[in-house]
Amino acid sequence: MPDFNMPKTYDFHQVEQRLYQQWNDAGYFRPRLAPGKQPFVISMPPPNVTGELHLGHAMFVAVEDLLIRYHRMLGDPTLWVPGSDHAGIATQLQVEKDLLRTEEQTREEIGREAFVERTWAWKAKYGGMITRQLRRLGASCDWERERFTLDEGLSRAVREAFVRLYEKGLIYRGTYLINWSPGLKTAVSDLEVEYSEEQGKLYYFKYMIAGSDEFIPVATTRPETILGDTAVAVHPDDERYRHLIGRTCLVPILKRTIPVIHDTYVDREFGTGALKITPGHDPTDYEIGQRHGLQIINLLNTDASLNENAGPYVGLDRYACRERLWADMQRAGLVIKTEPYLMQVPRSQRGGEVVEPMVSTQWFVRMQPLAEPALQAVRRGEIRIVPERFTKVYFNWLENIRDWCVSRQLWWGHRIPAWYCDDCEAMTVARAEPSQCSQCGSARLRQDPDVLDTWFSSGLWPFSTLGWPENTPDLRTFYPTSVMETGYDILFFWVARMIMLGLEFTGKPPFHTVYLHGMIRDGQGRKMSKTLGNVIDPLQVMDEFGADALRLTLLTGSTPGNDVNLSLDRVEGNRNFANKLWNATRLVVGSVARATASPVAPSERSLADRWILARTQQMVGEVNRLFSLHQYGEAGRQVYEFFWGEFADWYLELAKLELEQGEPAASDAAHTMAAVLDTCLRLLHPFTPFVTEEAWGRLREACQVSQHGYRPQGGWEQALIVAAWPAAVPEGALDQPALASFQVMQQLISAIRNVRAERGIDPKARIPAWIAAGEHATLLAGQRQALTALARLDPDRLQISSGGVQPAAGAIPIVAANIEVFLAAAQPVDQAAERLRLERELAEAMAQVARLRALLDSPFADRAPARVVEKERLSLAFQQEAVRKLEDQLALLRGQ
RNA sequence: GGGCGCGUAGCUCAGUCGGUUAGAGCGCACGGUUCACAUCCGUGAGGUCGAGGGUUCGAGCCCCCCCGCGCCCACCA
Repeated sequence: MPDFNMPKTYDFHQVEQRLYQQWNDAGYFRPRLAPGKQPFVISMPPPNVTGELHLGHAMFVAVEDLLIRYHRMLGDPTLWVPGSDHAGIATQLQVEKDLLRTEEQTREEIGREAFVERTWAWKAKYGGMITRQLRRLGASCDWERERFTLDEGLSRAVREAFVRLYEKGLIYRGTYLINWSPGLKTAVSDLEVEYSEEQGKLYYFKYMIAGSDEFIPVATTRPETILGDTAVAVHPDDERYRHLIGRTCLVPILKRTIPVIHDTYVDREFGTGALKITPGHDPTDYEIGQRHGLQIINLLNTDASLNENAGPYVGLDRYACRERLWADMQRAGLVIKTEPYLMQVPRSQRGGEVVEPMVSTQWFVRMQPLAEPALQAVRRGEIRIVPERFTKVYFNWLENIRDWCVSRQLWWGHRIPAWYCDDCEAMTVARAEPSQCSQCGSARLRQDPDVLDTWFSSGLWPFSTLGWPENTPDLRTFYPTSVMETGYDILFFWVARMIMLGLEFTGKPPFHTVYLHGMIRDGQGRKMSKTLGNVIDPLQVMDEFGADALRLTLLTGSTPGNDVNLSLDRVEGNRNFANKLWNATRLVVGSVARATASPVAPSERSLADRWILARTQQMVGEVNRLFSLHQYGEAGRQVYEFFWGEFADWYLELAKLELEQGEPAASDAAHTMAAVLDTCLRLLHPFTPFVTEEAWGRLREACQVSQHGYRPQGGWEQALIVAAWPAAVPEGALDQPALASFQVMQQLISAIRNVRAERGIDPKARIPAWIAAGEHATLLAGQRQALTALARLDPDRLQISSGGVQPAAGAIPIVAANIEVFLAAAQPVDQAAERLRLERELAEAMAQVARLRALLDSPFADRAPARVVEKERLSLAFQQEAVRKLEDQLALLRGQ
């Protein structure tokens, strides 16, 4: 048979890259505007510009590309905007590391300007890597609209947003307690702090009352902060300490005097019931300090060493200071005890080191005014979150939101557009660099050295990438976008902020649906980490199994919002599926090429043809329904199982018989095969774009070359990526008789195969059979060929009758689909074993009859919907018939 | 301290609107080599759906409680 240049094994290596190029060159990734059609738009979550592809990227590409390809096939003007994020901290860290390694210099040594230059160079070198890798996955995004958060347009958007917020009073600069990352030497936001439960100690010591031998016992987890204490607080009603309120006590070692105050915040039950107050280095102490007008002492330098306020401990690292101070206090007789204590240690999400609360002058975004509309948008249903349970999480966060510290003491990022006058110290906030001070007109201006949190620019992404603040055609056409698809881990970091900023600046929700996928774990459900060594590299997976296999695995192995344990076995299985698609296409293509007649109408075709066409329609309806419910994984599984389990395993086997028969049967079969394959390839394209496009191209070619080839409704499109998505047909239009008849065939054939395998009958042997088919006699008589081929029966010794049959002595009796079958075995069969089998089946059937009778006799018959009851009635009739048939056969067997 | 998710075959996971005999892939067992595919085909074994209670004619699915695992949020030193 000619192979039409289709190798026996699908070779994704020589297909994927070529097809991607073709799609891109043909301009399919650009939106095709269609008047009156609502555009479908996704803003890609921008990967870190210097990042490397990991499975999280693979996941979002799989899901987003699925949505994009689906909508493109629906004919919607479809746009997927790609881009990358400058990722301030991450990128700066990488470049710093590189600098240290190659030139043994720190960023401070080469200076800000040179460092930023170097980072741009780094971006130029490595920035393309991640986007190349996204292409390998098949991401069909519009690269002509690719954006980078630091490029000219987006920087302009950032400045515009900043100035507008500032002018509205929603951005302010002030000195407050923030989270300081000593390793990174920058402030970080609350979200960038993670708390890990760690074993620490609770230190108990004495706060001596000035001029007295009395003391207040106090407990702390961080003794070094004692040096910054500005009060000791007790509960106003606490009998133990009430008489001390208003007195002063002495800070250990430093001997500063501080007041004993009272505050109801203090928990009398915890520790000693007395609380040391360090407003400079603890969030609650800060608040208490504010209430009582306490002095704030900052103890730390930017690297978390102790500063001049620490007296004798100046210059020591925070932990060295902790030990030294405690030892000194011990010597001074101030120590009571220490005990083990499990505590929540704040650590930097990025660097991992312990974050110190510290008072510092920073920029903040006032969140409450922004949060309110963002809450409303979701409450009113203008934005829907999938899965819905995250709505609650979203509400909870926004309802308790605190101001967002947006300034970072980094060099890589959007410089804060604020300038300070050297002469009058006034601050000028402006969209472009001002030439003179807004207050005194001096030209001696210095720009604020800080940059903005990366998430500030990401928060503008859906509209900044489309041209905002300018009212560009893209912004008018494609904003608001449609779906925001991303991992649930950045719901607060990114999604919530996009909603807030989108509403603030455009007055519209930036998207109508938020679709959240889960995190990817290893085959055992563990987080992937370099130290565990269980990181699965998507590039390696694609090398081994192909991009389609990886995508299909991610899509069908997960449900929205739930984590996925990626197992390579599944990827391998899906690689095999791609190969199955390929080989089925080879068969179909060959068949189409040899067709020489025009096919008859579908309703005139063979039972198998009618059946598979009806099943295809059924499945198309199901897939469309599932898509509308966002159940993409289930939809993919349905097509998978249909294609392999029904189309390939049943239909194609039968179609081969029709092909052998010659015309016109062969052409009919070729036509049906092509139609079903075409539909499946369309449905699967969003899941496995490469193999489907390649196979579809072959199918299309074969059909077009043939005079009698199949032709889809509306004709062949240029490429599968832009082919029409199959529409559902109404349930009532289905060929129900074909579905029912074929089911009988399947049951019968399976039963015969089962007995043959169990009895060890030679799989190749064509054996005689006698079939008492009752009402199905006509059906089976018409399906002799199918029956004999799939059940391996001897066509010359197959007797089918509606009444009784006379099998040869020793034939094996079978009942399936209420049809009695007798198989002639080559060797004498074990009569006792057959009897046991029949008796077992009879017992089962009788049990079913009893169960169904009881059921139909119960309130069920009155209360359940008629449709459900009817189903059970039919089932009962069927089982009763089965009992009769089995009894007959047993009688026959015993009589022999 | 609050909130959420998960627990289904040996493993990894599906299970839609609650419908009465719970599915897939891998693995396992038995058998199969021309004619699309050994990345294949046929057959089979394997399940008290974490435990208990409730609602219902009917529960893997809804409600309550408990156990185990995981995650998120939160200012008890």
